[in-house]
Amino acid sequence: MPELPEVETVRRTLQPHVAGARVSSVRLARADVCVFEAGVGRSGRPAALLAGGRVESLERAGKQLALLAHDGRALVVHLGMSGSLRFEPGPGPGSGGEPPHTHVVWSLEREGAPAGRLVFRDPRRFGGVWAYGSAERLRSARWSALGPDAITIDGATLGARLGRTRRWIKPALLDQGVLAGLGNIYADEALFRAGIDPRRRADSLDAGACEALAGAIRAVLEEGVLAGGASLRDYVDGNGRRGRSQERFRVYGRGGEPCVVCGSELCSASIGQRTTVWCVRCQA
DNA sequence: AGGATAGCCTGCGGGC
DNA sequence: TGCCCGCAGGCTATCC
Repeated sequence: MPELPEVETVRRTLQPHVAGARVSSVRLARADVCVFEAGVGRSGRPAALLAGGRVESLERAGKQLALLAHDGRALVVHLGMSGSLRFEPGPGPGSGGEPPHTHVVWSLEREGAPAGRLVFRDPRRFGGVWAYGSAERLRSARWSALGPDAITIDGATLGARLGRTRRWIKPALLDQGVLAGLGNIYADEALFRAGIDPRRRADSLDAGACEALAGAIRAVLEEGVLAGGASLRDYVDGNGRRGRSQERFRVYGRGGEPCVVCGSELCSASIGQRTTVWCVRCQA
């Protein structure tokens, strides 16, 4: 569920707590949520998970969030479906211990004093943590497979990407190698705003349609970020707060309800194995 | 090699 | 009340 606006909101809310902090220790409660690049972790998994390092910055590419250490070490945290990455002040869990599905905990300090914890939880474990020896390795081995970031996509770039595939537009938009950051929710919202049928062939969009679609993608994502992300089920930001973007959805989750533009009943069907909601009249 | 498909995993809501 | 089933969905592996 966390798509680009949710991940960007997590990045922004974590930044002041985490950037500049030193990782005093790392607790890995569930090792199989972590993947270590070959050679990384030879000197211990905590070290690969930034133990002893200082967090320099948090970066985002599509739906992926990276913690970059001052010495070059790099981690990617992917929230998958149900993951959360939160900052929690204080030294540790209160009575009752750690909540379930707490997989990784980074203890932070500033100027030698404890400064809270960064906590990764993920009940369904579609997400995870990937460790790289350097930010360059992260980019070349992982982020190079991603398409351009969706929040800054322009019509010409989008058209070039879509022109290479004969798939339906909806599955193409969900392919992170085509465009990075859209998930099922914002893909439906963008197609609705652009007035494009989700079953239209990706390579059938002309320049005008690509321009309209790129603009719609940027608009829904920017509005999502402004609303602090969408809180469906588990999502919370880096401070544990819920977002409001879900209140703005025009088609997602509204199958059978009237179209907000023309009033006709919204259609819901599985397209590319994903539930898709659209207006057959507005998206011709 | 692009594209379709299965599988991963847990929580929750609906139906009986 | 309680159980079972289906669904949710990002991504990887696998097959065609």
